[in-house]
Amino acid sequence: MERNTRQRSAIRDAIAQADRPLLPQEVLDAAQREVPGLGIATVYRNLKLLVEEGALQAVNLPGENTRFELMGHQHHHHFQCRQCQRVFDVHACPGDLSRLAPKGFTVEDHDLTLYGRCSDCVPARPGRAHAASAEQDRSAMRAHKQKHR
Amino acid sequence: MERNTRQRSAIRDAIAQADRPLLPQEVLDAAQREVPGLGIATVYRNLKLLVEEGALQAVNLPGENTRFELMGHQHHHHFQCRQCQRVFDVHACPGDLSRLAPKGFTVEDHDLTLYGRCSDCVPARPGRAHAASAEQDRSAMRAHKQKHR
DNA sequence: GTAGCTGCAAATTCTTTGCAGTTGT
DNA sequence: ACAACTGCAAAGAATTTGCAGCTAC
Repeated sequence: MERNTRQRSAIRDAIAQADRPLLPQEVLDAAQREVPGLGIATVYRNLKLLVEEGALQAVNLPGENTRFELMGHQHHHHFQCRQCQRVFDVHACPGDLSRLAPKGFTVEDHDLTLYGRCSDCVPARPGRAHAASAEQDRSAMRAHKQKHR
Repeated sequence: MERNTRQRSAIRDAIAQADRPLLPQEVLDAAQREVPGLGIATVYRNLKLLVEEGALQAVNLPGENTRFELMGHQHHHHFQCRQCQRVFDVHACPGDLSRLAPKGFTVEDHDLTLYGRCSDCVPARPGRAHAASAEQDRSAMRAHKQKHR
């Protein structure tokens, strides 16, 4: 039977209150505000558990680590901002794409990722970057991007 | 100045002779037939080098490790078979998708991945899987999938 | 001759797992 | 009580890097 621990609630809340898919490290940062001693292993264990029980959904973008969001919206896609690296939901879909596949191939599903600038990072001025949430997230991403350098 | 080593040629050839994007480990396996002592670090170093010089193209699919293919076809997409896990090029594109983005967002590009069955793994009979190349690749993928278990 | 390259081993990053102690029910 | 859970540290997998020796040019 599954228990209701402070840690699990904090993790679920962190994701529920975010308006976009979060990285495990971002979940940890957010959840630690409520449970300071929280460890990253517990975050990973709970993310896996919550996905299995259908509460969360894993979001995989090309070349990115897995993010997590609330299960809910069925089929949808994602948009990644090339400036702040954040990922947003896109509740639209191009529809049936089976016509694109090679002959003899059967298409069952598809993944689509759009790239560009989010509304906080307008393309006009590259040096802008003021919106609080965007700036906050950029630092998280900077830390994240240090991998393999 | 860049040199022309046996190792680099073997790596480039391995990718040139494949009909689909290869994982670094698959490149190593193929290139070692020509240069037995070849190490994985050399493969990674050359893949990065060849991408930078424009000879190769990195192929990132959601939740998959980076694969590599010859640069050539500009904008194209990919198809992954859910049975044999192999990835194939799709030389078609749904076209402009900016209409799908939220208001205030600017779309500059997109990535599309189709999922289903390739012509070697017909959906009719799940227990089939005979084609030699498919079987060969499946074992490579099995080894690959051992990660994090 | 020497700068670029290679193989090996060690380091890094992300994720998972073993274990001993803690806690929800 | 006791099984589920947690934090920590160690293990694993993919990728990168330091280094001493090799090799193309």
